[in-house]
Amino acid sequence: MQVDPGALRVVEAVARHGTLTRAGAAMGMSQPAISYQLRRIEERLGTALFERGSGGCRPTAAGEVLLRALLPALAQIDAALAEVAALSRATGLRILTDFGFAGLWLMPRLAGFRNAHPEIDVQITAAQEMAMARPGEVAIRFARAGDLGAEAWLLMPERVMPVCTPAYLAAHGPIADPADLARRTLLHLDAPPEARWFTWASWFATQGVVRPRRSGELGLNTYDFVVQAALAGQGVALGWMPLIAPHLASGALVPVGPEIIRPDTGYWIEAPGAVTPALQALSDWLRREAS
Amino acid sequence: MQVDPGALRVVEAVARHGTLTRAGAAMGMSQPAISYQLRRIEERLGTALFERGSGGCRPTAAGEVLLRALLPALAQIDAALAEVAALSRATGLRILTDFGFAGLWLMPRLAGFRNAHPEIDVQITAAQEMAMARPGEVAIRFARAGDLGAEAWLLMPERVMPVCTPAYLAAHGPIADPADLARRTLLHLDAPPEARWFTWASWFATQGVVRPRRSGELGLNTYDFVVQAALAGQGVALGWMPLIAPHLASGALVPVGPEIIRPDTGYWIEAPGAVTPALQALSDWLRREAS
DNA sequence: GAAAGCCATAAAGGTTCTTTATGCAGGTTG
DNA sequence: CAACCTGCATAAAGAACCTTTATGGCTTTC
Repeated sequence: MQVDPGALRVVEAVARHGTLTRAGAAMGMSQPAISYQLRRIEERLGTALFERGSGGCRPTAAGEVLLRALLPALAQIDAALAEVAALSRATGLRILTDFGFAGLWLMPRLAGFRNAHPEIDVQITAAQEMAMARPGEVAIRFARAGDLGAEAWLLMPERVMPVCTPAYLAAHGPIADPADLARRTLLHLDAPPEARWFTWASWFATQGVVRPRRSGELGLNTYDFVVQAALAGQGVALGWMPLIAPHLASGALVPVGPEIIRPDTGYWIEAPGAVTPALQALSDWLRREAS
Repeated sequence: MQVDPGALRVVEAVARHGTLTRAGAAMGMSQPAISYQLRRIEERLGTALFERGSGGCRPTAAGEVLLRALLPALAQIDAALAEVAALSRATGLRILTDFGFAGLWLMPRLAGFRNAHPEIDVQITAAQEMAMARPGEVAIRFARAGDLGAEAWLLMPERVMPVCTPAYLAAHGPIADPADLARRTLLHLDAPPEARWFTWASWFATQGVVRPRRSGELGLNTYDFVVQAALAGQGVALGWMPLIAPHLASGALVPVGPEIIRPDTGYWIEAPGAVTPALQALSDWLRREAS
């Protein structure tokens, strides 16, 4: 049967500290736990590694043989683990997000983060469907509370309003109310069934209006394509804040209906693994930029 | 949080075999178990060690750093474990037993074992109360079935009969029956309450006779002292077979009552840990000597 | 003789780790 | 282009491991 080198840390600690009690204290374990682990190792090896008594423990001949190899080997492993951990801290982050968020919100702002943190390498991986993030990665995904792990946190809640260009209004007349809006040409963001964001249908439902998608209306599967179509005056789009905030600020797009806010749905952040300084810095920056 | 060097065997196996599936096969584990272990290590380190895909796994930069230290360190540990295991096989045995068994049965025979197995170092540790045997040790203790672990086995059942010297009989007359025996001077083996062997009281109980210990009767806490007192003609002793077999054979002691046999009580052998060649040889020899 | 320190073991409960089942992705073959 | 194969990922269930507290015994020291 294999001996687990992990449990051999117990052997090293007992040799170093001289008693099971002190070895346990050093390892954050109780004395019986150390005794149990040591007995298990000795059973697997078929020989005793320590002689025990009231004065503590002394290695047997077999114990000496093992310790001679174990001490340098564990030191080497620990040095490598420390180097990997340091590498992980210094190594940049990969941000996984959707195209819309990447193009409309993140990329325009990233220069600010990179200026503030030149030592952190950032990679952005935009995809239509994101894999689960792994250590060293941050996923920024549109989700609803409960969809993600307990450690995910909400970056920005969903705030959405219908928008179009002033030129569209000049050409087609102003939009008086949601019923009037329902008669206009809408631009659709195509999405897989599990997508959590508003659709036109669900947005109108909040206004008490039933408005299914008409044939011939433009559908696009990437949000910044939807925004480009709206900027080209091809119809009315749903505008997500703060993604379209710059276009509202410049007057290129204007709101033509009320803003709906859902506090439990929106862009959530998920970052498994240890909180590294790089991750902490990015998280702090994202919170400031989102508020 | 510490990374368990035991789990790092998974890292080494994945690097060596190139896929989680093959690493699992090599380690006798399923592929999801390997996947789970690897993910746990990566979470603790805060970085990915492998890039995975349908073509298998390739170490990341961090993975390379770790593997560079890990491979020699694990090789060193495994070599030491092999050496310890070899040592354990070659190393002798320590036999723990009581004084009576050691002096009357084991020591007189041990020359035979040592002649047959000169390469096995044997130590005998006789004590009144034995500690639990640990790996590399054999306990030969007087017990009843159920007192010990499931792997203990019965070396010799308890066989006991009253004995005295012929000179004692010449001086005090022959002993006709148990009732007559109850009137004679008895030699007692003092024992702690948990001792499993017969006492005079329990021996007489099997004969339907109530015979408590009289004041002034000799009590000794070591069995070969009891035998010595019997040989000196100081009274009648309980004789345990085969401990007193030589004295019966020589005529120095003669039976003066029936032999009682208890098949589930007697000298049991207990040897925790792996069965080494030395242990196997001793067990075989003990079985032969006892039959 | 009492107290302190040490080790050993049992019992209880929590955590880890294994399995099977299953799904998805990518590559290969027909 | 479809089917199949290989590989990885995850969930759920159950087994195994490992921790704790409680406790007892032994040795040493004061």
